[in-house]
Amino acid sequence: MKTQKDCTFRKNERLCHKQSIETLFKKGDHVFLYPFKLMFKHWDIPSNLPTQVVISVSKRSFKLATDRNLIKRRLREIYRTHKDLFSVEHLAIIYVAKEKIDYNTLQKKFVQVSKKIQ
RNA sequence: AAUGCAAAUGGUCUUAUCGCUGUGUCUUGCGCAGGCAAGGCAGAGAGGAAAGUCUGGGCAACAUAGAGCAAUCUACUUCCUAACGGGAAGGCGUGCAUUGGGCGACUGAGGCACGACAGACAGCGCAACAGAAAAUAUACCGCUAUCUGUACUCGCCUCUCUCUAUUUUUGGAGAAGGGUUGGGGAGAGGUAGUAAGGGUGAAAUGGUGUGGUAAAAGCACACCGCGCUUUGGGCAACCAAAGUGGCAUGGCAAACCUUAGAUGUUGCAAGACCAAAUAUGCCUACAUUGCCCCGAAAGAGGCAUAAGCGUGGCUCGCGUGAGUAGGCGGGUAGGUCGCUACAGUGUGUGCGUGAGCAUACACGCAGAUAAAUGAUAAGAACACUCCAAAAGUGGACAGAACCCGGCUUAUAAGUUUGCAUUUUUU
RNA sequence: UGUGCUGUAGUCCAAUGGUAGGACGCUUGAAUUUGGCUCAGGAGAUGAAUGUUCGAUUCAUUCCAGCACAA
Repeated sequence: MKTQKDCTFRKNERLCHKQSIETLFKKGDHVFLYPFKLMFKHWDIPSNLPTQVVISVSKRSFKLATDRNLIKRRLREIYRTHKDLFSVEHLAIIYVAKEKIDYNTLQKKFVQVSKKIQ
């Protein structure tokens, strides 16, 4: 059962370090399931630190900043509620689709992707 | 009334749960401390354009005696403003439709819309094609007068031939040829007068009417338009009236240019501060095996390996192997400040035609940094499904990134105004 | 976020304000047994809108698209 503490999304759960992002994209593994593409990197040494996440929506697919913000906020909300499905060091969630998808279907797809990683 | 177009206005609200970012406050933990972390409570959290980056400033760093040139920008007038290429009011012009005056050229009135609206007798350029001619006022065609006078023609003179009348001289008629300083004269040429006409072009050297003339022409007159002068009105742009000039030198300056005015450069990735790891420089202290070279010394460089360390169960082997510690300096990753309290917002009053200005009271209203404003649920208002109810569906353009003033562009429903069309009634 | 630059046929480039041109490509025909080469034709464009001008690829303004630079 999820407690309130499990559904947070604080600063230390976001991947902000530039060099870590570069290594993630160069050396990390990836899984594809429409409309997502996930890049991830497993722990070198097991630790209790939280998983760090990047969420990305391409400017080529969505020209308007409003649309990009909306999708990123939905993805962040989904990750927040389902983050116990992942236990990796770094994770990048890239949104590949060219059109907006509503919240509930996104949620279903996201659960499917998370099973693929494990 | 409906529909369409254009402009202005407008830019939904409330509650709950979970979550995110700041602020204030309290508690706990860590730390000598500055503070850091976690949690509780309170309260806040995208726009009218946040957009385009077209402009004007603030702010910051650098530069800077003063002046000039160059470059770029602006351009009716007067105001507003911190400033502006923005805005207000006024002037003038253009277009549209309406309605008047005049034979006509043309012109009056109010309405709506638009205007980068200084200067083209300072200079220097440009105008394809067409057209006689494209900027100089003339050439060309044409028109008129006059002169020359060819072909031709009408006359006159002379000679020859034929016919005819007559005795002859001679007369008459006809034909052909020659002459002519007679008249007319197509076409042609010269001189003079003209610019009415030339219909092409985007643009053609004032226009309409009358007189006038050989033909014409502002040549003259009347009117219209235009220029100049004076007077009056207006802060000014400019306007009105009177007089006068016979028209006196078009267009393009979003061609160069002239005149007047303005502009130092770069932009918060500006700039200021703190500062790990690694490397290097300097200083201090301690340590420093051997050999070679340089040196007076301090010391500097090279070669070798002992101890030690790594690999490995151990030995050999291989790699490493002369410095260590502390401090200072610039400074990278990263962080902090700059950063949101002011040309601030709302309401009222006064002044001003207006843009605005003054003043009183109240309010505190985002501050992120791979970048917060989301998700779910319920309800209200609005719109649509011809009307009502129920039920269902729907929400335009669009996301702060140092901050303000403008401009431009995008924009659903509703509301207001204007225009057009259709229908109905009077 | 800021600062600059560029838009011409399918592609690469030209063009003093005066009929938008060239090369390659495409296409039609000729020639060839057929294809290529060759020869003769043809189609095809100024990013969009508004303005200045008699007349805009060119001048001006506003949009649209693309590119570059600045940690």
